[in-house]
Amino acid sequence: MPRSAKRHMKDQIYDIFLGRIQRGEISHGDRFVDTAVAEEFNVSRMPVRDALMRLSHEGYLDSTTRGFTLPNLSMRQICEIFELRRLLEPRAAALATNQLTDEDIATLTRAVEQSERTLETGDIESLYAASEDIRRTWIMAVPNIELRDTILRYMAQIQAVRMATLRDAVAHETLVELHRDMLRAFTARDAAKVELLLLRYVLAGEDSFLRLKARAQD
Amino acid sequence: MPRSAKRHMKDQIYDIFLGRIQRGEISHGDRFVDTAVAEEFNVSRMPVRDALMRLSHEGYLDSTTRGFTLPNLSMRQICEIFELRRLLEPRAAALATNQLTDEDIATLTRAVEQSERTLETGDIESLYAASEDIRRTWIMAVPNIELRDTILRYMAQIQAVRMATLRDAVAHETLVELHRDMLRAFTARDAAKVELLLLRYVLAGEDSFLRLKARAQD
DNA sequence: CTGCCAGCTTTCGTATACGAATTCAATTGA
DNA sequence: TCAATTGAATTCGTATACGAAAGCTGGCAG
Repeated sequence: MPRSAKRHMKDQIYDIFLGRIQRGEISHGDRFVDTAVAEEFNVSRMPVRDALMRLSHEGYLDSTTRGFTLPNLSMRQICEIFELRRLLEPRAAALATNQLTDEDIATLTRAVEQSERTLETGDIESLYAASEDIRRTWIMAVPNIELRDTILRYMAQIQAVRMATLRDAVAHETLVELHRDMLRAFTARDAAKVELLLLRYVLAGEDSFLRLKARAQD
Repeated sequence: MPRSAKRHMKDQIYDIFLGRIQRGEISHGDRFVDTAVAEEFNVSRMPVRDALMRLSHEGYLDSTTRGFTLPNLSMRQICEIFELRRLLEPRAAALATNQLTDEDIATLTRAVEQSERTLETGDIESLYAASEDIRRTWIMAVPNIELRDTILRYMAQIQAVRMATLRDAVAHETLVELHRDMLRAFTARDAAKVELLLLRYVLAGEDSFLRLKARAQD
């Protein structure tokens, strides 16, 4: 029997898995099979199936003939998503600029401080966490919900790529610098500057990715 | 028993309904209930349910407590989607410019001629059809698949809005003029001009929509 | 005549079952 | 030793069933 549940089981399971995916708690070897997950949750296959199929239709998972796994993005798809990011994120962040609350600014400030500290510690995990905090904060302030959802849809998919690009030492300093500048622009409510910085930010990520890719080919 | 089917029933049903929605064959009063549709296809509820739920998660349908219907877009959502269109479509069309085949150009030429003829006949249905042909042709030539899918995702949703805005007599001449210019720019492979024209095109649609809305409030 | 409550109907979510397709593995043959 | 084939196990898609929740309807009370 399902545990006490106000909302439907399938939605709960969907949320749980989406959260795990977005927080990067799932690695590329993992495989999800409805029957196994169902047993874990003490429900039948059906709600699990609904949740996993929905996630795979949304691109968060890949439906293979042997369970669901994280999707393996092709080089082409990654480049295409970078193009989408260049088109959407600068404008989205600019729109978010005037919506940020004082609390949001405080969150950003803390995250940027955390980001700066990694220059000395070299703690990439911490840099990633800070980077995600910054991103999450401004994205959630984007007033255009359709735009926000569109961005969120592809972000989960390329999250592994972002994690990898943060290991690009060449860009570390540039990245922290950009974080600092973004905070300044957000705080000054300078939407035009935010827009430009976001474009730089995406481009920096793209550069790192291409650099990594080139190095991997050696 | 299901009829002979190579692909899965749920996918076939999904495709059938998606096509109907995209072609505007479904009106706002219609209500779909899995059991009824299942009977129509001679299958059980499950594949129908899968298809309808998928469509509703993708925004093509609204899942009410009493069946699935076309979603009623709020004013806010429509405006938000116009903003997305301004961001994506100019660039997408520019990317498509160099991908158009001679056959595509021929299709565009025919569609634009059809569009021009409506200036005299006043046949709005025909204008809509021509407009859809033009749009479908260049969208299908967009080489960035992620970008293309993102555009297709919201187009089905605001299709009713587009149909309505075409009835805006003020814009009729402007629209045909834009069609003509777009054809010229596509044929000349002038991506920069295409980009600008698409922005104008989206803005013209937005103007028409706002004008209609203002008139409706009287 | 009108508003409210109870039972009925519809619809959905979930459980369970079964056949088909696919993968894995083991045995067999070269 | 290695490849091929066949049988077993896994997993998916679909069918059917049942309980619960959300409208609808009709009767009853004011």
